[in-house]
Parts: sequence; C-alpha cells; structure tokens
Amino acid sequence: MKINFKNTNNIAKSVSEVHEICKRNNLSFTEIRKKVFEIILKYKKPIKAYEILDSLKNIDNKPSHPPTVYRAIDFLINNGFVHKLSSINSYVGCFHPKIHNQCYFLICNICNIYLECCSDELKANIIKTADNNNFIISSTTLEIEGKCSDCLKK
Amino acid sequence: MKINFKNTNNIAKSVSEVHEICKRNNLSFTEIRKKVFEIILKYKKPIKAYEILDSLKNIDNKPSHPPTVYRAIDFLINNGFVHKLSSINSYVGCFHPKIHNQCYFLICNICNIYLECCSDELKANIIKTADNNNFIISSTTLEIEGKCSDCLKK
DNA sequence: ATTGCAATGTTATAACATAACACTATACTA
DNA sequence: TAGTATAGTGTTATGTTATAACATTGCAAT
Repeated sequence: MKINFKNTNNIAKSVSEVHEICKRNNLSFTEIRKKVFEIILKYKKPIKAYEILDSLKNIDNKPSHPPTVYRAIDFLINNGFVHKLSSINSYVGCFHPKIHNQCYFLICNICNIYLECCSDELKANIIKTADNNNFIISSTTLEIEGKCSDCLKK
Repeated sequence: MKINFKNTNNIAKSVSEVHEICKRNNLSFTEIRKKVFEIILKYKKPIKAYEILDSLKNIDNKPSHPPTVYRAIDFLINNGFVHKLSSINSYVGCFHPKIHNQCYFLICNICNIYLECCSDELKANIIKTADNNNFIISSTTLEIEGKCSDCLKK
C-alpha cells in the first residue's frame, strides 16, 4: 500500500481533526498551538520557525519570541500533527494525523513544494534493517530533495 | 544486496583511497581538506562542525574560523567522502567512497555510535516513488535514530 | 611579468534553537 | 475557600549552526 498525501486547501478540516484528537487524548490544543498549526498549514510549503514567528507577530500585533514558536512546534511534532524536515530546517503539516506511519518527503529545491508519501513496503524495509542490527527505532527521517514534475516542465 | 559499513580504525587506508580518487578526478585534496577528513574519521562518531573547528585549532596551534571548516566539509560532501546527518547536524566519514549508492544511517541516541547501511532494495523503492511522481532526485536523507544493541543490553 | 583562478584567511553577521526564570490561569485539595 | 501544584506562556539572554563578503596567497597558463 502506498499513499500520497497532497497538501490540500482544507485547513479547517485539518484543524478540527486535530482538535478532536486532542480532546480524545486529553491534550490541550491552546490558541497559540492552533495559530501555529494554522500558519504552517496555510503556508502550503515547508515553513521555517522564524517565518512562523513573523506570522504570529503580524496576526497578534504584539511581540512574540522564538520560544513561543518552538514550544508550539514541539507540541505539534510530538503529537504527530506536524513534521520537521531536518534537511531544510523547515516544518510541514501532517495530512493524516490519525493513521500514523512511516512517511517520507519529496522536496522540490526549485519551487519548494513538497509531497508527503507513505509506504508500507518502505517501512517494512527500514524496520527489517533495524531488526537485523538489534536496533530500536525512535524516529526516522527520510527526505528526498530534487526537482518536481512542474519545475521539470519549465 | 545489503551491506553494512562498520566504522573501522583504518583511517590511513581511507585517506589514501580518497587521495587516489582525487588524483584520478583532478580534485585537489589539500592539507586542510585532508586534516578535516582525518578529524572526522578519527572521531568515530558523528562530529559537529565546531568540534572539527576546535580540533583544527589544537592541531595547528593557530586560529581557524568556521568558513575554513565548512568549505572543507562542502568539498568532502560534494565528492562523496563525507556524509551530513541532518537530523543531528553532524558529519561522518563515508566508508565506501568508490561504490556510491543510497545510504542510510542508524544513529544511537545514547552512545552516539552510528552504522552506515546500503540497500539496493531500499534504493529501488525510493527511486520508484520518485519516478511515480516524475520527480528527479538530487539528494536523499535517510536517518534512523534510536537505541543500538550495545546500549539495549545496558 | 601578467593575468586568472582556486584555495584560504578574516571579520562580521545571519539563521536556527534553547536555557532560565518570571508570571498567569486553572484545577485540585484539604 | 485559601493554598498549592501544574501546564502553559512571556521575556531576556545566549548558545549553536552556518554563510556573506571581501582580502590575500600561491600556483598555473599564456
């Protein structure tokens, strides 16, 4: 099974989905966390922490500081609502927070668009390797940079 | 085919191998680049740029600056002699610069040891996904963090 | 000898991230 | 119902990672 998750415009849906998950799991989806999540989703592309910070300042018209953003990001990542793309120090929303899995990302160096993919086959492959080495996985980073189809055409 | 590359003690061999590759490809393996490469290899574990910088200062007994290190790292990475582990902002030597391939890394969060692995199966899988999306790969990051077998025992 | 170029030296600063402590609001509790 | 524990946030400062920009050096090609 392989699924690609396209970044959709349906931000409200994602937000309410996360809201619901938090309720169910007794997590507090505070105003700040919600705002940061929305900023990340709206941006469509991988966004940097200081870009989130600037957005926050604009929205609230009051000073915001890096820890505010990084704390919110931590919460969102820890609960699977956001992913960090380490190779480009950026963050993206997760479009399937309910069915968590091994994800990987195709990231276009030209237009910065990204695609989130899931693959059971790949996941199995990674787990097998870890097992062979008696290694217990806590987190996996799989990011593929290159040129997307749209940018190829141009 | 799956191969694991254990970090060995054979630094001299790696250095001379790279020396040879550079000669063949008309690349200048300068003193600084060689020193940085050796520092990375000797460290055995993923090393950070500023740790390399400190080592350089100690070796040369004269000031060294970040660009010196980052330039050397760039050279080494671009030519496949060193890998960057983005998830931990660290660098490791490559133990098979001749037969380049899709590599991935098991990184222990406890003892910081790492294992470099290669898998044709995995590579094929990644390429297939990219192809399906008409995506041209320029670089891939695959890093698995967790707990290694030695640390599990403890 | 002069010019071109790759590599390095040096200063400064940009970009990314966290430590530490103060404050607030809410919920529990005795 | 005052006390206190705790999660979340505000704020300042600073730590960490990386690059821009320009000067200098040394060697190679003409």
